[in-house]
Amino acid sequence: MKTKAHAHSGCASNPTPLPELAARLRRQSHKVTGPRQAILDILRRRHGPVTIREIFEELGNGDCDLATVYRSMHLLETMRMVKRFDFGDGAARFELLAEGDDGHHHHLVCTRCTNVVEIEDCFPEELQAGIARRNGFKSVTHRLEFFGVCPGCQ
Amino acid sequence: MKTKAHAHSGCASNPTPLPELAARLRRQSHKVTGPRQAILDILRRRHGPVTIREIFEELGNGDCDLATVYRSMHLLETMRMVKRFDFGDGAARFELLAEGDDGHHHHLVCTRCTNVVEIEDCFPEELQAGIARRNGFKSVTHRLEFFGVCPGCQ
DNA sequence: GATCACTTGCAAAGCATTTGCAACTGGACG
DNA sequence: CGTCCAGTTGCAAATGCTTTGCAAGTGATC
Repeated sequence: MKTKAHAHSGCASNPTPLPELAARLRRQSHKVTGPRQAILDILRRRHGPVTIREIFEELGNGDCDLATVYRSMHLLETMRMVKRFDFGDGAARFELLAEGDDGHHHHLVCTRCTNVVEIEDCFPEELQAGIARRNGFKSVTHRLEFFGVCPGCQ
Repeated sequence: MKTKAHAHSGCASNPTPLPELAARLRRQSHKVTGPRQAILDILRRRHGPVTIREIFEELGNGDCDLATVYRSMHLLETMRMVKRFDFGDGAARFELLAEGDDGHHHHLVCTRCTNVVEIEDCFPEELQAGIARRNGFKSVTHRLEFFGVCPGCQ
């Protein structure tokens, strides 16, 4: 098993301590409730993008309501504690963000088994600046995901 | 007004003739029906990405059923007469494809007014090849869209 | 320990999209 | 040209993800 900081598909090596995450909530005057802690606990030990449904199922079926997971993710997103990704399959995915991290990065998704690898590369800055300038746009960003067939599925 | 072949946001200069599109349907033994012609007619004069809802509303409200538009777009997609795009707002968008064109290109979308500009640039091939190789993936493609604030909205 | 704004659970509602089914219709064939 | 049938359509109901209204519950503060 690798020991890199950014692990692939779901096994982070040194997750942010839960109390630290709770502190971030409190600092912005939001309550540290059971459901929120449970959700953060799932997110912190899973660096890969997670579905709301996956979170909900990983919570014991009585811990909290599906609606609460949706509301929590929305809160965490506006607090920038979590980043939303869209693989185009109709289900939002989320990743916990380190403090101050804007979480901008991309994924390589297997179209057969849905396995996900995090990618370091990004769309070249100069190219993007050119696109923005040529079209007179400001504050340009991009959404970029790669799709292919992973080694195991070939 | 520009006279380029690939016009921006919804005004193509020389659309493919409708009979030619009908012929493509017939050639793959699909029926050339009223709804399909009406839908193709809307698509052929609008090169920018169109929503199913937009197509449905542009059809006089009695021409055909919403479900038929969905079914038609699905058919056209599998026939590769149309390409699906996803701007992450929960509504699929479609563009008519020229014969033999795989339609791979990207857009710059205004986050204020939803105006769309087609982009010529693409993610660099060598970079993508490197990503595929390093992770052992085959048949890698990407989904890429740019977002920013257009000149009119700044 | 009382208080109150913030949270939660539950159920219903919203959207985009899909599907079952019976009625309908291109277009191939005679 | 009329028949015929697989392919199409309209309609309504269902699906899947996500949001919301509302009354009951609960952290955090004093």
